[in-house]
Amino acid sequence: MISVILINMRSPIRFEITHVCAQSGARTGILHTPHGDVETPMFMPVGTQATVKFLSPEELYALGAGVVLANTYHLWLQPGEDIVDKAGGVQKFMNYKGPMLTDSGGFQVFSLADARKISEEGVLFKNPKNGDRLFLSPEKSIQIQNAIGADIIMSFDECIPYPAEYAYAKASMERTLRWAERGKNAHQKPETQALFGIVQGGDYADLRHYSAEKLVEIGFDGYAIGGTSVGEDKETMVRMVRESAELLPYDKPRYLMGVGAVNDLLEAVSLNIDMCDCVLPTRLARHGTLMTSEGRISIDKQKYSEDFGPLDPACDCYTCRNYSRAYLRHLARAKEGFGTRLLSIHNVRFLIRLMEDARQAIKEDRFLDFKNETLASMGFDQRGF
RNA sequence: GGAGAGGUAGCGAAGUGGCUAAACGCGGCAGACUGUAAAUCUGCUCCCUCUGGGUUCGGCGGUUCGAAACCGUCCCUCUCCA
Repeated sequence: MISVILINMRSPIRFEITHVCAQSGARTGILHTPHGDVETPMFMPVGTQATVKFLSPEELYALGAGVVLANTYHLWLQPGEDIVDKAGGVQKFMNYKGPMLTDSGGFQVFSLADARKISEEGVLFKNPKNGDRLFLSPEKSIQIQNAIGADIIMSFDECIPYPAEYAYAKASMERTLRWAERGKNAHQKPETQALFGIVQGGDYADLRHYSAEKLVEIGFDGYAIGGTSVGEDKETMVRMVRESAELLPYDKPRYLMGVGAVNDLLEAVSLNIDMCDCVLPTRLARHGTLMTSEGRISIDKQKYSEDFGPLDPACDCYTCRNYSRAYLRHLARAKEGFGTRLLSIHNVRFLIRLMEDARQAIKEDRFLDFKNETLASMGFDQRGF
């Protein structure tokens, strides 16, 4: 009987802290998952529709990608979670051999706010493409995620906008807690899929604290911080993250959802965040903006028309090693898909390498120096703004 | 030589008496983008001393209170016939 309980309680993932930076307190770790081990802190590219736009799995491996995201809401609508299940799970379906994580659909409660209605039971969405009415509950979200089969799945939450009234932020956060518990109770594969809870509470410290404490009481394999990067200023975001994180168990992985700007990532690492995901590198790439060691550049500018040097001389990616700014500018202006691919490769690699460098700096007990130097070289001020 | 169609801002193309400094698209310029309704979106794109002023719709000349729009004439382009 006891052994059964122990087996049932064993998490499919294991988080091992490998070093704590003497200078900053930031930490490195290894996240052991059913699809391999990944080092933290890490950046996770987003592949909403079971593909990181324009990148093949082989390219993702070459970039050093670890965990890749997919999305519950989008795969539920198309092609349907049953098809992903029949394919043998999302990894087999999209031929990605590394670990994966699915977001619960909670972000769509925010991003599709014009076409949805929230109730205690769940969220009624109106499919923006065809008007279909779709009801997503915490149980349904977990059921879909069980079918999709990622290594890490997320509680169904409400990502609220900023600013939000205290009363609304409180009511929403409390409902998200109830949803988290309902989702956990509905989880059918706790031995193979880790479940993370999500801290909410707007920018109110007491709500963030309460949310974190209650989630820990319910008990999850890891804890995420949601509701940031929704329009708030940098200082507020940093505060929200700190207040969310300070009451979380130190030995569990912490995932800051939706963060991918360089300064934000470095700030997150300072606050002992282990995982971050963001669409920013791939979206910026599609729009012709590149993250470089000297800040962002727009590759379509006239000034690059005869610039035959690499995009970022300091970068080790396939694009920077093989193609010139002039060629990338040409492809961008000609709207060639290959150009989008090359730019996506660079931006994703840039953030993955940023985190590799951050880990190295932590291991060498000089993360603070690394952070300040990196921010200065990219044109951010001392505080990272 | 004859018949017809047409010449509008960088390009394409609406407009055929006042609401037109002139729709719309492309191109160009600038900006945005953070758990992806996003290879997207927003603004600007004749000139200037710019919450106002000045010159525009092939050229010139008319009609009219008023013309890109109507009339005359010239130039140019395209199609068909000889």
